[in-house]
Amino acid sequence: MIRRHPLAEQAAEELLRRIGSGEWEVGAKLPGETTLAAQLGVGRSTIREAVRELAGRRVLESRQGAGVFVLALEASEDWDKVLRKADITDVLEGRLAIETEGARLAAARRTPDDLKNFRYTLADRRRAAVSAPDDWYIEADMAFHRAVVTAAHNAVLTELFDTFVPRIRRAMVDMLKMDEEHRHRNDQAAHAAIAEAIRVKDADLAASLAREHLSAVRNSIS
Amino acid sequence: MIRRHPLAEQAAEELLRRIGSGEWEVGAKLPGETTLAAQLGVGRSTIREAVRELAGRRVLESRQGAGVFVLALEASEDWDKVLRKADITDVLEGRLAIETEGARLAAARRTPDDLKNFRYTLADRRRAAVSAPDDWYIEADMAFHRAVVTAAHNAVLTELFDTFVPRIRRAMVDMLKMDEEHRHRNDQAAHAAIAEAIRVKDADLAASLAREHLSAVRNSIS
DNA sequence: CGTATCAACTCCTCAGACAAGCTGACAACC
DNA sequence: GGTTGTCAGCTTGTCTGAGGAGTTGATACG
Repeated sequence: MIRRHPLAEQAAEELLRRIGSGEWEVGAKLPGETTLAAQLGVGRSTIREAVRELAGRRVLESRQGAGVFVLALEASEDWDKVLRKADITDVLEGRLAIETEGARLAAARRTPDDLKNFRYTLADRRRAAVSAPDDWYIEADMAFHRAVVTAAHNAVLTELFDTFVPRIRRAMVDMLKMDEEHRHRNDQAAHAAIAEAIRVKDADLAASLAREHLSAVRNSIS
Repeated sequence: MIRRHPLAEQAAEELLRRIGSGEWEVGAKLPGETTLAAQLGVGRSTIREAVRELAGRRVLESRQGAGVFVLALEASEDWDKVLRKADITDVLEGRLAIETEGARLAAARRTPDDLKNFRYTLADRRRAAVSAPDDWYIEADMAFHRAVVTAAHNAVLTELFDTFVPRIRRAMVDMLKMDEEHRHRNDQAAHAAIAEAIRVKDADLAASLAREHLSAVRNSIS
């Protein structure tokens, strides 16, 4: 089944191509709507919709009375898309980088609230590991790992983790299907050990435990 | 009433708000253009531009003859924006996470081409450290660090690093202005040590050297 | 030289018309 | 009964013409 793209989308792609090819610098002004419409052989409203689409992607900006200006030479990478296309091992190694550093910082910065959060999410995870459906268990597992990263009190690391979550979730679904002996469900102790290392503020131990656990997860997939 | 934003943008914001509030599920079909136009009290072409903008942000998708459908409940986080708003220390800690893990993996996976890349970028950096203007020096420094991450042969880590680059570049400009004694320019040895650790495949050493260097950079700012 | 005015240009919004595509209902057929 | 064909009524897609509103730079004036 072929899907023909609307003219407006084609026009947006064409503009993006021209911008990327260096026809206009960043900050440069594009020709007027009527001129562009004539150049591409489409109506004015079509050009307007193409510009709107690129404005939504932060490539163009239109200012009434002044013109349409270039904000960036290409669409900023859509991270959801990058993660969807990437090898799952690459994604898990990225997660490993975020989470080991998160565990290390958490050991230095965790608050009493963070520790309480560990207790709750660990208990949830223990219950879910026994007999809950896969998706419940995955949510409980992710909630604990997120608690670790949150305890680092670093907005960038937290955002990074949240960006990775959907992709990791899907990978875990596949992983659990192949994991007949429920090895993953049985490593509750490894999770508790990470939380304990953070509690006693042993940064190196917390980091290496996190690394160990996540390396095991990565190796179980590839 | 002062309208700072065009109607089409306001309409897009309103739709985004409604979607985020749960008025429509993912995959649900929005009311027709004419209905929406009447609801928001604007013309049909205005609604079309609003929809087009949200389509550019991967929130909506319109199919001719069928309708407009919800792809996601909110705009995917724009990472450039997140990094611009974030504390610079948070950003540098994110970079530290990426780069220490990158150095560790590089020690295991570096190819002869990677080593050649280290030699070139290190030599550039040494020359630039002596007397080049700040922006030249910064480019040379970033080129070496990027070479390290590239040697990890992990697409996700490389993309992450590239996302961070613009924000880090700006921070370095400020840092160098305050760095009267050119301490940063004088740590060529630290960079060479990282490259050497990767060359001899000492993963732990490479990681800890990278951590040490980047911690120093972070501390010099805060 | 500094300022005010203004004309030409730009994007913004609306309305109307028709084309193109999808969907579900219904009739015809096997 | 189950399948297929047809079609009316919906949807989005595109174009055009008109007028509104904001910006910019040239020009005239004090």
